[in-house]
Amino acid sequence: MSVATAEPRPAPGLRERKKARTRDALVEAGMRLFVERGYAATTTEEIAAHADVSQRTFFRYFAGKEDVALDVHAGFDETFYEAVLARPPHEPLFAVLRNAALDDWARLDRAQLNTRLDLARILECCPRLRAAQLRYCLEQQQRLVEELARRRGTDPETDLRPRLAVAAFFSARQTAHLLWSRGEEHGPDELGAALRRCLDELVPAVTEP
Amino acid sequence: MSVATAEPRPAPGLRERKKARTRDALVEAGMRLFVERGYAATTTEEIAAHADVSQRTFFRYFAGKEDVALDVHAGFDETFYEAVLARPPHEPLFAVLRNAALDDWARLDRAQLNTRLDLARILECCPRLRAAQLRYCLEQQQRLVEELARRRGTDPETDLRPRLAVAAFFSARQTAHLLWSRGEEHGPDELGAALRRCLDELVPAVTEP
DNA sequence: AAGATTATGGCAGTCGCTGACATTTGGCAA
DNA sequence: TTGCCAAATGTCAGCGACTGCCATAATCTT
Repeated sequence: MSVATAEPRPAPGLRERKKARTRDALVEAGMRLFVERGYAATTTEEIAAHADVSQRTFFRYFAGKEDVALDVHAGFDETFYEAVLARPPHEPLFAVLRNAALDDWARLDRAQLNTRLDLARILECCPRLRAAQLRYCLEQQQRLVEELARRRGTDPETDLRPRLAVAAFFSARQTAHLLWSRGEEHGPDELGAALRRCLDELVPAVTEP
Repeated sequence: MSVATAEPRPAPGLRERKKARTRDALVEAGMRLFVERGYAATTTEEIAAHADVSQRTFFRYFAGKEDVALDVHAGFDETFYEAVLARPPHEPLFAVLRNAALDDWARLDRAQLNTRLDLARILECCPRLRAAQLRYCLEQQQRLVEELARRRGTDPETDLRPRLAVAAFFSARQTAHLLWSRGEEHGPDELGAALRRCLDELVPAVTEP
């Protein structure tokens, strides 16, 4: 209610800032080690050591080793979700997702692109981590389903279309990422092309005679 | 080439039969314990003990605790895959998957249905296991993609439609299973209805204006 | 500056999982 | 049957992920 409750933006206090720095340090150290020597070959103790904390503290910031990589993934999902919220209100179901994905892609800078590629490579060669990511995506889907249902004014438990559209969209987007990371070139244009191709071929793929 | 090479069906020898029995015992013990006391609360040593083998032997049959549950899942996927192979050769992409799923469902007996429900319940309350299952499904998809591409006479790396159709199908089927296991009634009719509903709503969900 | 909170470290312990080595068991031929 | 080979199993030691417990140190409050 009060005006001054203030989100933790301006001066969250020393403690909060320190926590944020520790968390960032852990993610950075983790990703660097994952890229350098592989996910499986990196221990949680090493990650903690590189961030100058104990292993015990590592597990106070992350529920598991997987969550370090998933944290990066979460950042990308956040910008996508915002892109969805920014789409015009009466756009058709699947178009919202398709266009939001392209909007989100258009804002990618080089650094984010490289991080995505790192993540894709780590995911590809570690089954356990890939499994964790798939589950994480399932959680993300729920948020989108609710938003899409809200736009249509329907109950997502009764009206299945938001759920089905989101699920189909995720699988197509995942296919696009797979093509891109497996391909020869890894520039932003190639990612955009893969996205368009997969999203636009999805409908014919399920409707063709 | 030879006629008598013989699949391991008639008399696989005592050794093979014993191995099969041990494997079955492990799966049975594992599933029973998972249902009774939960996946997380069941240790691999307990499973091994209930099957009268050492823990080390357990890990010679299964790469991980997850694989016990996934083994059951694999059985279901097998019958579905056979149903796909049995569909007429020139059926449209998505129709092959849809109809195969319904064919497969039509052959379900009560025991299999109960096992599916057990599995669904175990999966639902254990994030790690759910993650493993999602990854496993991803592997299964590859097999289907290749079969569908073979039918069309295309290369699955170039022609994306088989891959996209399979991915969309899996997400719809998964939604159906979710609805069914969360629903009130868990008879075969409810599962069939959920399947039909999800598969038939998928196309409108991605094409609606 | 004292006291209440909260973050951190250290330690012991459980569990999933693996490599190495010895032992047993089934398959097969002499 | 006997004896040999290969495969299956058990035992043991050990690593790494992860957690609970308690003491300590850093921040926040008044």
